[in-house]
Amino acid sequence: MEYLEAKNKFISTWGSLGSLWGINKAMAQIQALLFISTKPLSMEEIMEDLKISRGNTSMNLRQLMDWGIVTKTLVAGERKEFFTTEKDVQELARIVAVERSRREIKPVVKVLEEVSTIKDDGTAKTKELIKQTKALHELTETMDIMINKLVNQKQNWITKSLLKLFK
Amino acid sequence: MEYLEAKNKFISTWGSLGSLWGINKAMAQIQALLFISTKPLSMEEIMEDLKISRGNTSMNLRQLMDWGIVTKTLVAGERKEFFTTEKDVQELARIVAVERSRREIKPVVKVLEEVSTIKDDGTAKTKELIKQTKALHELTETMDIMINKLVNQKQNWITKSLLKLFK
DNA sequence: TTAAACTTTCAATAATTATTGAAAGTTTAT
DNA sequence: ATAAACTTTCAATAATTATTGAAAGTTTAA
Repeated sequence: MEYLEAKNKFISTWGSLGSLWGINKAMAQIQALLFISTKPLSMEEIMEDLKISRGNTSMNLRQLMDWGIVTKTLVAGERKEFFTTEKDVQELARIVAVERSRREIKPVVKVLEEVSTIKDDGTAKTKELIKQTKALHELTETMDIMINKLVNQKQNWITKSLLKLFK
Repeated sequence: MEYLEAKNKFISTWGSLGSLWGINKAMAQIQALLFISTKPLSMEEIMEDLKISRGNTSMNLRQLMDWGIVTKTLVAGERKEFFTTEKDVQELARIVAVERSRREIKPVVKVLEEVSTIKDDGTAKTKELIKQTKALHELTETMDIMINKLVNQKQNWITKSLLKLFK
């Protein structure tokens, strides 16, 4: 496999995997491109490489910056803006995990909490609703705590966690 | 909050959370409905309750069965089919984790493996591609191993894992 | 074996989500 | 102050994904 084939394969696979880490295709592809680039890239270069429009590139870069995955860098003597992504995979994974927890898990935990504390009117269906949402609330909260705990170990968190789990 | 409001809130929240566990809205809503039901439900009841078509219900029930989350149950003296979902949240989480690993993570690990083993032609960009995809390959594989390890503890896996991590 | 009761399939359509491109906005150099 | 270089915004459009509903298929009871 040649460089170009490998590069395209990587970008498209990573792009379609977007759903797994909760971002859209273009966002994931831009990040993938920056991830294997040897230097900061301009909007121009990104749009040309991925064959996407200027508007699309601009919007998705902005979202990547909102996630804290991509940053603007100044290149000496250049007017336009250049972009780089976090290059350390573990740090990348940390950021994604924390963001998803904040954006998606925490709001759900809140709703489950609300629903699971409605007044028990004594009917079987209310009892079941309370019981099941309570269980789900506990599970979701535990998982969220787990993720945040894992991820706050900073240095080498994945390896450390794996070791602990294997014991 | 009354039963009906709580029920609807639960179903719609769980539905929109579908993306987090990688299934579509109708699928998640059907599962949610079954999850808080005190008895097995027929297709008829599901379509009426969620206001979705027969075809949609049929297809999504099938998918839920493919995932191993929902099962057909026979109800004595009834001709039509009835459905139930796994009621234990921990078992539910296990099934979802294992399925996502199989369906999404493993194929990506394979591509990363392929890409990261291309021939090093000595150029900087090839070196960077190899280095970064190798790191991603390792990370993804480690996480996949972690998930499968966690999840195979069967009984009370979440609590057990949490304890280990806190030590 | 037939017909009623039920489920599945799938082409058509609707709903949602992503993308474009050009106009408006901003920054910088002179 | 102005114009060139660049970025952002957003209404229009395209692409994707979900949903419908009716026809075809299956099962069961008599």
